Amino acid sequence: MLREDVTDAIRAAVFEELAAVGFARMSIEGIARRAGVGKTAVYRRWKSKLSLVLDLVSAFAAQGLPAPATGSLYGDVRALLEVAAHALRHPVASQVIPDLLVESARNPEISDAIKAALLDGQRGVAALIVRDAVARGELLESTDADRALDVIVGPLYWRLVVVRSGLPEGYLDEVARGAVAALRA
Amino acid sequence: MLREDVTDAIRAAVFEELAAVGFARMSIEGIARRAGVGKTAVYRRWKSKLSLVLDLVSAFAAQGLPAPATGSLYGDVRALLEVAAHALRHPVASQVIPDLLVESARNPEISDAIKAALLDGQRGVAALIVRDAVARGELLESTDADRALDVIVGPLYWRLVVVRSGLPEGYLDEVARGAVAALRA
DNA sequence: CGACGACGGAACGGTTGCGTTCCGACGTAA
DNA sequence: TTACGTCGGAACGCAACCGTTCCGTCGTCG
Repeated sequence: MLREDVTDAIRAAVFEELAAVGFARMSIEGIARRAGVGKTAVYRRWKSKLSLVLDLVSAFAAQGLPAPATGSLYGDVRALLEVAAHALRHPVASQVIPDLLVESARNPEISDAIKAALLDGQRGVAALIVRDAVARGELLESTDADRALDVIVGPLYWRLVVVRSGLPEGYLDEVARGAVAALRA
Repeated sequence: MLREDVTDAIRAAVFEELAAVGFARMSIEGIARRAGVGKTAVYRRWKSKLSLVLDLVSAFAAQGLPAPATGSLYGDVRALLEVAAHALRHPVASQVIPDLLVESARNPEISDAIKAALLDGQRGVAALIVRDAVARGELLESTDADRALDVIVGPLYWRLVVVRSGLPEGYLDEVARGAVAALRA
């Protein structure tokens, strides 16, 4: 029987190593070292660096994403932004997510895992938000849910991950208001 | 005297290598191999992988960014989007830029170079667009240029680099219209 | 209590890249 | 023609990591 505390230590070490040096530079020796564990313990569980990361990302996907239903388009958008900002402000996540996204451009397996873990969930939430708003008469039926997601999450991602400047007071409110206006246009 | 054709071959090879394997995995041996050049020729010019990349990025920065002045906010936004989309659709650029952005989170020198080469230019353009629009009465004086840039470029970056789906017909028009509406809100 | 299996640790041979040092060939400028 | 400097190429010793194998130890089942 594999010891679960060792498994957990390895999983945690992978996250830390991923954040510290990135997928490309990450080594199994480094993971074992950080976890305070023998290399054998790692190889006994996973056959490669890739399967280790795929396993972690998939576990993340299983969590699912709560769909906001506040009763108004603005409320839903604002709630989605809140969740996204919360995730992207975690120092580990804000390092790991873009790193894996870049890697996924070169590795179809990572790409699939990321899509399933993050993007598909967000697409689904966006689709629900748009559907409800259309039912309420807040948006036209022709509104494209994917473009809605772009308009809602894009500015936040750009600021937090690309430009890497902070979130000023009231920024999420402004972006939410702007996104609603953009979708109505 | 260093031969210029050799220098150019190395520069080109760095770009290709950067796009193919990313900064983290890129090696000087690999660059020399790709350029069809001895390792010595590389070390005679640059002292490390980092200085090689910094040199290239800085050269890119020197180009500058044309500031649109179409006479309307929508026209300016649309023009800025056109330039950005053109850059991000180049397969090399769409691979290299996010890669260096991720790397810049770990390396202040890369971060500074990227800021100077890309972000500062875009911030300046956004500031000009906002200033003109305010003068025309299209926007309030209180409009924040940085947030404007987020709203304009964010959705495009999200779609082209993060989600990596294509640009549907008329997408740039819609985003431009949406961004203008968002800024007015 | 005895057998089993996972544990950390050390070592294996092999690969890759580092940064440096030589070499002989070539081209150019004095 | 001679002298110099760059060229590509090969080799250097060094370091890191690969994936595997073999230990002796320890905890847990049966």
